[in-house]
Amino acid sequence: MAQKPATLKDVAAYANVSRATAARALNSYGYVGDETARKVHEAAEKLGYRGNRLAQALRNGQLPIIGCILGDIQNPFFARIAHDIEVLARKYRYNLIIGSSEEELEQEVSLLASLQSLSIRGFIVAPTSDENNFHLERLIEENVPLVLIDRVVKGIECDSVVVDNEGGARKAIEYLIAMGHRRIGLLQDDTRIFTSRERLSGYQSALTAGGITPDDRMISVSQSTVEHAIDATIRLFSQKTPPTALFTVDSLMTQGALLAFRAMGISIPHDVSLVGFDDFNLATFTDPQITVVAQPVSEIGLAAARLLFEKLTGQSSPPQQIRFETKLLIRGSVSRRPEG
Amino acid sequence: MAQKPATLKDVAAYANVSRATAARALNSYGYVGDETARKVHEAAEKLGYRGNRLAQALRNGQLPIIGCILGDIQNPFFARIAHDIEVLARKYRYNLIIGSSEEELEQEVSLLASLQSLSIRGFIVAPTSDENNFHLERLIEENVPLVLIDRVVKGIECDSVVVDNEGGARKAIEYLIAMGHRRIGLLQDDTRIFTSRERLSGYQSALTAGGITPDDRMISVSQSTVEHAIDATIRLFSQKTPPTALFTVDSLMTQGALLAFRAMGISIPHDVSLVGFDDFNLATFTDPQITVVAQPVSEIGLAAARLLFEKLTGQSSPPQQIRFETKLLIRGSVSRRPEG
DNA sequence: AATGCATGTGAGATCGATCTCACATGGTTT
DNA sequence: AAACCATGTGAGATCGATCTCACATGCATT
Repeated sequence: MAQKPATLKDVAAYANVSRATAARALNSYGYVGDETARKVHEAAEKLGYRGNRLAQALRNGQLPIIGCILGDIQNPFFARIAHDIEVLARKYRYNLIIGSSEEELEQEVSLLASLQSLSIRGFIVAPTSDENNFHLERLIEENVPLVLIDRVVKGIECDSVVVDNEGGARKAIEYLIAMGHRRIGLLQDDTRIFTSRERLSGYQSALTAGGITPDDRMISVSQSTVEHAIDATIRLFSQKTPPTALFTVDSLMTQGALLAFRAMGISIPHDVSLVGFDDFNLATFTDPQITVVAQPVSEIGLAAARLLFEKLTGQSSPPQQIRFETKLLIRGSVSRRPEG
Repeated sequence: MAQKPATLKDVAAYANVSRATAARALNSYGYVGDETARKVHEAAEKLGYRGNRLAQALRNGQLPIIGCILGDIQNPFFARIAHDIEVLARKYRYNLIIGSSEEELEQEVSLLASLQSLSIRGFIVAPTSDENNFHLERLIEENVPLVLIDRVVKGIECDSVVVDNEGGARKAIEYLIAMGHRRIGLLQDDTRIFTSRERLSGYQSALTAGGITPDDRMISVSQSTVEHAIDATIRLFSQKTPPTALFTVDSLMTQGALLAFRAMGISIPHDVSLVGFDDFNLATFTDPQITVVAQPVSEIGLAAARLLFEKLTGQSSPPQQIRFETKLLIRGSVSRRPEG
């Protein structure tokens, strides 16, 4: 039958000392006699005592768990980050709670509230929205360690880890322009999302710098799923004068575009050139392989977790904003456009 | 400054009642006067009261969190499952803690212990090892709801959700035999792992049934990562008389094999035929598309979560073993082998 | 002899929510 | 009038770990 796990009281009783003394012996603080300490440890061993982390947390006001609110764990980008955070957390004897906001502000807020009522102090969040971030503001006010990841939010002063989205997008577009393209399409998701906005802005500034006037007909918007991206790509390439090149803002949309092109009988890079943001393992399996703007994924989660644990272990440095560079990985999905 | 969140005591004081009455009003049990109840709710509202879930859990002995111990969240198979569980958990106002065992028994054990000391009751585990599962036995003895996923373990009587690995493997091999192949390679991971063992057994029984004697030189073992699978594939195909077809036991190994073949200049399906276990989005992006044994991934996590919540909500039905069928998706990576 | 101090130990309070129990009311039944 | 009950409320215990405080010792100072 289910015998309850041993409590400190049990250990104390077994060792014939008070709870206070048992606690002192096990946590080694204050004065404890050698012999007493031995007895207590023996008793703890014998009874298989493991402290109740819940009671400890209630007492000292925080639970050694990291709350991690991401867009979606199924996105390999976030899965990788979650994995890296978990590995580091384990070193600090923290656990990891993962929640998906599914890009809904409301869900992000309620998830956060629910975690806060668990006395969790320490969050890594990929914020959905750029506005109405009262929940994040409150965290800051209450001095709860918070690291924003992948996206920053105006008005929130805290640690963050993002990549140079604008620069990455600019590199991609400059490359396409250099290869002779002028009608360059953009497949992006909701501009509510920070990364999408920044990548759009890089796209526009590179076009302008290249003497090309941005044209709304070259831009298609969809949710960030493969299915929605297929539709958006088809819409974009069903125009009378479709783009000769396409830039997609994340890997799911890149996959959608690939499928759409296949369905439409459009061949890469012969009929159209393609550059995607975010490298993904599929990109090197296709023929031709896909040229992408790569983010240092392995460093993002690690950096975020490091920042968080700095704060959690009491170092109160001013907020750090880490921004990683991106890299254009030229593979085979872009062809030179004959002039004219 | 960090003003502490309001406690029940604060609410009670604000409403001029005792803690007990406030609790009764907020949780609506026992007798409470209408007017009193109104006052309490008003006070709770005004102070932004949210129960401390930690204290609640300490009191009633369980925390509304599901512990989920998987091999690795980065494996899309597990990522999908984790996502599905989280969605269902949210409905029940549970959170989800994810831990990776990284296929180490020791890590699985310590993770579980750490979660148990959080008074978590309710686990979904993909057990690493077939033996020494004392930690799981203890859960059962203590009546802690437990659902095994992807793998079952002998001697542990509890709910489980797995797929028909042996049958799936058999289908794949039978298909290859029907296409005229006789030297059929197997790329598998550690036989400590349940799925690997079952798939091996399906491979062997199909061969035998087809009049082919299993040959150890046709089998290569590696860890389940793309990198290790590349090496293992190269080893397998560097023999004097290499296989004419290959069966890989999971999607990461299928990817490794693809990369190895490319590096070795081996073309699919001309030089070698390939069937993988577990469908993955990349499989339809390659040329040719990869023939796979597909598992109903979307149902696995859901079924597991459902079983778990049945137990958590007090229904004490006998342990259910759910086993899903697999499906051979014939695409283009297998060619008919000329007789002789 | 009186004081100081280092060393050990236990009783009880605390964290926040909840539950049991006892104690009030006022009204209804015998 | 006595007994009973439905209704409403508060005091205090409980969950388990930890911390403060008070109280012992015994030894070393003045």
